[in-house]
Amino acid sequence: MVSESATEKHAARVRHRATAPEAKIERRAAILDAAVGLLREAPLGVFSVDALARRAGLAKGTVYLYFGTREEVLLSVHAERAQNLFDVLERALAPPKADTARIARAVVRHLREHPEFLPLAATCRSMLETNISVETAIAFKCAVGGRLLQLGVRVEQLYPRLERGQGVALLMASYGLMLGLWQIAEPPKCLEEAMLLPEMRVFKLDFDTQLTNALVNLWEGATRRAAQKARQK
Amino acid sequence: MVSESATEKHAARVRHRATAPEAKIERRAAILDAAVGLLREAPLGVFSVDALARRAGLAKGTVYLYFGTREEVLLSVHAERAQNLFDVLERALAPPKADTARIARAVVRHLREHPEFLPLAATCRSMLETNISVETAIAFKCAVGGRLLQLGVRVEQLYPRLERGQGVALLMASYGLMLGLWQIAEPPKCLEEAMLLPEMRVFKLDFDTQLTNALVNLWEGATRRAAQKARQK
DNA sequence: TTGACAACTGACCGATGGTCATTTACAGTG
DNA sequence: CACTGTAAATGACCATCGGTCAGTTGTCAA
Repeated sequence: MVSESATEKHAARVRHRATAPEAKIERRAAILDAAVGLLREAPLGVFSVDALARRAGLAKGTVYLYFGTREEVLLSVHAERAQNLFDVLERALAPPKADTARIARAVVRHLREHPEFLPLAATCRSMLETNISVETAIAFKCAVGGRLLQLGVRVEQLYPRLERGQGVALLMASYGLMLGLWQIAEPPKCLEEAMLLPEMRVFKLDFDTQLTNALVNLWEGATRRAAQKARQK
Repeated sequence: MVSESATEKHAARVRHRATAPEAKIERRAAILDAAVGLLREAPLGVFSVDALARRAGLAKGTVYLYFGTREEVLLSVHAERAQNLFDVLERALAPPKADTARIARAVVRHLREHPEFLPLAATCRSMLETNISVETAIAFKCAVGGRLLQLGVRVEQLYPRLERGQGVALLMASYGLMLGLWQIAEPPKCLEEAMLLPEMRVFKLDFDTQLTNALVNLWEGATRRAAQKARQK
């Protein structure tokens, strides 16, 4: 039901057409898989629809039977990964004990296992305003927003000193922190050897520990300030 | 020594050539000005070199006499704005009293006055790895890095409980927070009316107060944890 | 076996980043 | 002021890439 025997860099032409609905779903998934593969071995800037199609063993036009635009492919990958991350967060927020460092570590581990996520997340906003139908963009934002709300409640249960609404705010700030810190701290591939220069030593830091620390600081500060305000009342 | 009388949307053709070195510097600055103008009225995705050239009253080819690539223009604008932001931060860090909320407000005010900065900052990393010479990229990173180091020391002076190196770390995390939070919290123009939908209410928050809060939380958490660690020793 | 449907294809189009042979403003010289 | 060499400025041109669509062909039901 699927192509086979990749020749060197990309899969051979597909032999079978996706006629049944489930086969179409599979094909769509195969394109997304190819996209992930491509994203992992080259920067987003060189992600071309033609390369994607060839890697999936299809012609360029076929990709457009399953996705509206190049950006919709990327947004789909991103949406899936974002949901994965929320799953991880949900599990980490489950135990009755509030251990911020443990939560942060779970997130960091997940990011490491899915290196394609952060580059996509970083360009998500500009993707949403370029070449994505407004409906698709809204659907994406709603999905993320719903999940955030739900997790925000969990956070407030786990950290009872927080006021109503601060859970979501904290999650959004954390997401932002993760996104932004990566952009500064993780050097692009082309600059890797330049990182040996003495002037670049400021940026020679471990993203993982840096993020873990910052997250713990942020959450610590938030609960602390909430407690203070509660005491004043 | 300069063009004049813009016709409707863009400046008229230049009449005088930039022969003297200072005139060349002026012309380069004029191109950057045009770039800022363009960035303020349309999203980055539609920023074309041709539009930039026309707005500056030049032909496309002329832009390439002053900049190597489209991305170098954008990086130049970004670098200038980043230095501006560091200037603001330096002034805010000057007074002897450590008032985190005041510092955060100064940053937020600056961001509001220079709306072109955050979109550029958000795509900075992908610009550095696409279409920018490695030398230019290194020069940019070194400039930012040097300034960060210097300001990090200031932070540590102002918050004496911080350990050596934590000042820079805090600044980088703050920069990341600002960048990342904006990407989630500030909806693209094309989604503005969609923000009225009830499902989108999670994202209906004021970026300014959100960022101010998160920054204060982060800094509060960092100093608090540093103090704790010092006490344990 | 065959005919109709639709999945798939790839040549083609328009837009855009970037190049370079040509044009021409202008400073310097007499 | 006339003339000329230099180099700033130009815009036609090229290559690349996202996206389209008329035509091809695998698939399946009759």
